[in-house]
Amino acid sequence: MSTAETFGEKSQQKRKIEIKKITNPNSLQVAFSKRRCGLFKKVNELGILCGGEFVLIIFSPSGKVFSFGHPSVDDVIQRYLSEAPQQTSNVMRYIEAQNALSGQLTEINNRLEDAKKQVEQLNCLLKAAFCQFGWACQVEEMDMSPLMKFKAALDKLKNHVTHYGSVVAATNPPTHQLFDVSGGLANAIIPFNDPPPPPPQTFQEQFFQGPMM
Amino acid sequence: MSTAETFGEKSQQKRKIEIKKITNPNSLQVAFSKRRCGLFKKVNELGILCGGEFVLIIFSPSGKVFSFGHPSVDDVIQRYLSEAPQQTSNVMRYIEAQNALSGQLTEINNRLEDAKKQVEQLNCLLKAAFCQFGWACQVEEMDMSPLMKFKAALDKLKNHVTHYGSVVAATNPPTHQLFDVSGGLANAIIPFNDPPPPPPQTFQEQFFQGPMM
DNA sequence: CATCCTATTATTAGTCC
DNA sequence: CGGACTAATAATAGGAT
Repeated sequence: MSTAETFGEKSQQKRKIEIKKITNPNSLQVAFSKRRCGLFKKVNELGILCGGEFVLIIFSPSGKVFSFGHPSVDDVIQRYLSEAPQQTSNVMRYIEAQNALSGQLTEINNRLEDAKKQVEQLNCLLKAAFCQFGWACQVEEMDMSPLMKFKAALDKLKNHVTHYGSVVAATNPPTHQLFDVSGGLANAIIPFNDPPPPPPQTFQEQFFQGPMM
Repeated sequence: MSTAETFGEKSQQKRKIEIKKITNPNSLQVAFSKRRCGLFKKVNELGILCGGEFVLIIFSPSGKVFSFGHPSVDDVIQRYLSEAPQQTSNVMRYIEAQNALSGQLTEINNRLEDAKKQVEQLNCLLKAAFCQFGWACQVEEMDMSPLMKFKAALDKLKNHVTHYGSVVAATNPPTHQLFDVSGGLANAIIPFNDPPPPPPQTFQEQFFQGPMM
């Protein structure tokens, strides 16, 4: 009786609704809230009753996110992604792209180690050259860069060598080289793909601009 | 009437069930199947009625996966992962770790470039040293490695220098060096964090085991 | 937004096929 | 596993707070 009084006869025809987009914003919000709660309740019941893993993620029309999963949202997502390798999903492609970086990193690290070893060997050679021939020449400016120091030392030594250059030249013709120093050494030691561009004719000018012997 | 005949009076007391793990395997399977269908139906209705994005993933007790999402399972997963940066989820930590690799790759690539430049400079120095002094000594084996070739050349040259070593020594005492060649050059040119371990006392033995002048 | 209330509809436990 | 059937139960539309 109270029911009849409360509702009257005007809008009690049917309470069944069509499954189509709700246009009224207020009704939509109410329906979303109610159905969302019911959905989470039911998925939770399913998890308790049957013990399977599950995850439910819902974005509200306004952009808010509601998520629920057992044992956890991320655990189930990870399991889903790991067990769906056949589909080239965006997520999998993204993760695979990142994995490719790991391989690149390993490879390039190895190349860095190689390069460091080459630098070390070359430095040892330079040290050997210095110490073998006592190129402890007097260089005026002590705050020069190592390269400039080396150039100055070579310039100094050049003057000394000039004194007995004829003796060396008599034994070893300077214009003749049994092995290719300019190109062979660098290319053999350095395994890089892009060949460095050192013009064999210009490097002497670059480092030794002074008068040559 | 037909109802009473069909069911009798034995098991129709209550059809309400407790929400707890179903032990009977058959009942569990039936319940899982029914409730799973109802769940997918309801989540689909919610999507149609309210237009939000959603994803539902369920693993059956036997391990089979059922998933449904709009616009797609992966789209919603990606949106969820991208909009959940605050929680240190396993997935996010995994992806972030992969992203860190990208930065490492860039940095280590720069260091590789640096190392390549250093190698190039050092090779130029060696070339300069060779050409400046005409170290085109006669080396017997032509298929030696560049390093061994260099060592052999130095050995050869050492013999020549022995002839006029006193002249050089008179001008420049071999035991005195105005600038530090062994350490200064290498450290100044090579900006690596981990200093290479070249024992300054042993490199001569390594490259020049023969009798010294 | 969530909740309460109530009539109505939808879901589903139990059972069998 | 899935469907059919049925009765009991749960969910919810609509309105109001």
